[in-house]
Amino acid sequence: MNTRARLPIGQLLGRNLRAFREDLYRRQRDAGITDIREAHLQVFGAIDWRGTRLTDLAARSNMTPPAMAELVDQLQETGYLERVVDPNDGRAKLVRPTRKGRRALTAALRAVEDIEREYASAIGAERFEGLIDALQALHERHATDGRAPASACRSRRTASSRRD
Amino acid sequence: MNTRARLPIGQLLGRNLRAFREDLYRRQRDAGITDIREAHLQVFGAIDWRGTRLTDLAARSNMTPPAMAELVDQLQETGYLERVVDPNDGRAKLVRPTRKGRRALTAALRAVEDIEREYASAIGAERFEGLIDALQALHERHATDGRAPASACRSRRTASSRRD
DNA sequence: CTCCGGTAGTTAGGTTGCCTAACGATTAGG
DNA sequence: CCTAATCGTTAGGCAACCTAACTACCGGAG
Repeated sequence: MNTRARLPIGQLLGRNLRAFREDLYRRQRDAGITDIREAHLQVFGAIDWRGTRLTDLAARSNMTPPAMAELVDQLQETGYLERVVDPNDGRAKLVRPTRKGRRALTAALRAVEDIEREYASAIGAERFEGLIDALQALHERHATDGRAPASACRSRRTASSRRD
Repeated sequence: MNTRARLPIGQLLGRNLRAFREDLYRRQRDAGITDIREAHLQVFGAIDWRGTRLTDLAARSNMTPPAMAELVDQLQETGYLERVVDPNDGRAKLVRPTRKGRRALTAALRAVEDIEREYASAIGAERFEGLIDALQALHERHATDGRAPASACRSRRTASSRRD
């Protein structure tokens, strides 16, 4: 029914991203986590189990420190995160999930896995594998591309260490 | 250099979408079109050469009529679009690109094609083909999926007629 | 030790990109 | 011709970011 003349890549990325985000958010709600908004999920996607500095969270999520601080503030008020001073650096604070936060975190990770599995079974594991692979290759091309950084206006961020 | 432990699909979609949008926007600026913002590009992506109704524009771009109206207002003020009464329906107006708008439109379409070609040559035509294919399949699954509409909260929109 | 440039985080204030609710104008159907 | 639905607009609001400017702390050079 739906051979609707190939959509351009921008539309495809956009629609699939929106669908993914809504799906993930819905799963969190179904899991009883109702006091967060969609934007908070990206904090969960960037934070390490044992704590992460605010600037790192911001860099990993492609946003500015103040923007990330606001999200963290809210998650702190609702009891998902806490801030502790970094023992190695008095300026820095480690943003760390609380017990409640760790529960939400594992729920989120599991939900993402579920979704990916669902996608794989929907379009075939092989095709899904290729999709991830191509997206990753494209992304790395952007990151390492010397020609035209594409995000010259957004240069600052170059995520340093991934989560462990 | 960059074997950084596979990113989850949400990150991949998000980063690639951002990169694409920035790239497209940059190309428009390079082509001398400097009086529009990124959000306006999606109007160009939804409009038909000979005019489209506001509600259709909104539906195709997944937004509400007032939101789309604002974008159209701005593009009208800057001379890219005009509103004419729909001859077939006195309530409706056709949003139609002006001469200036048609120039911008073709520039945008060309830019998208360029970007897609660049992507294809970056990761290989075959892989790129598979990427588009998988994204489209995934998207259609969401659209036609009876199980869990994923966007129940955003139901209204069901793009009727695609552009010609 | 002390000064000093750089980095971590926060505060204050602004902009963009949407949304909902309510309304007037127009059309279509019984 | 009256009513219900639809097209567009107005008014008002809010989330999710941003930039600029500040304080607090680090780490190295003199």
